[in-house]
Amino acid sequence: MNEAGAWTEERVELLKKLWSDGLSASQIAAELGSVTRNAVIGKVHRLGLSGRAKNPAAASTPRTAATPRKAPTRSPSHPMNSQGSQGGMTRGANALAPQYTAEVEAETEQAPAPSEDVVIPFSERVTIMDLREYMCRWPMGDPTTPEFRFCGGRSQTGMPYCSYHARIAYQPAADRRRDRGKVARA
DNA sequence: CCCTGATTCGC
DNA sequence: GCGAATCAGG
Repeated sequence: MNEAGAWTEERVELLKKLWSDGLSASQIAAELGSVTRNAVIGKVHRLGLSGRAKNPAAASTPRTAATPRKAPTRSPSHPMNSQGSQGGMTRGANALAPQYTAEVEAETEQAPAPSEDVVIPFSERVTIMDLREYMCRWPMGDPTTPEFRFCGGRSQTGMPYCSYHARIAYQPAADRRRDRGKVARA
C-alpha cells in the first residue's frame, strides 16, 4: 500500500509527531526508513514546520537577511572527495549503549566512583595525552591511580562528554533511542 | 572528529 | 513537491 519514498499521510503525521517530540531529523529519518535526514528536513520545512521548539518571534539564527546564502553557482562536477579519510560510515554513536535504563536516572548524582569500565564496551580509553578536543572526558577509575583514563568517545561540540556520558551527567529524563540499524543507501 | 538544522537548487 | 547538495553553527 504505502510506497516507500512517498510522503503519505501517515508518514507526515509521524514526521510531525517525532519532530515535535524533539527527535532530530536523522533519528526521524532512521525511524521512517527509506528517507534521509535531508528529506525529512526538507519535508519539515515544506510543511511549514521547522523551529520546533523555537519562538517564531525570535530569530535565533538570522541566516536570512544577514547571509545572501552565497551563490556558488554550485559546480555539478564535484565528486566530493573530502571524506576519503573516513573509510566508512561510522554513523551514530559508537559509544552509545543501546540500553541503559532506570539505573542512570535513579543515580541522581555522581557516585564516588563515576563509572565502571564494564558499563561501556569501550576500548578507546585514552589518557589525557591522547585526549583530543572532540573526545569525551569522562573520568574512569580513580584519579589517584596511574591507570586513570578518560572515555575518549566522540563528544558533541561544546560537550565535554560523549552522548552517553552527557546524558548521565545531565538528567533530562529523555530516553530517546538512537539510530536504528539503518541500511546503507547508495 | 562528530552531528545538528537551514537553505538553495536541480529534477 | 521532492531530495541531494551545500552551508553554517555547535
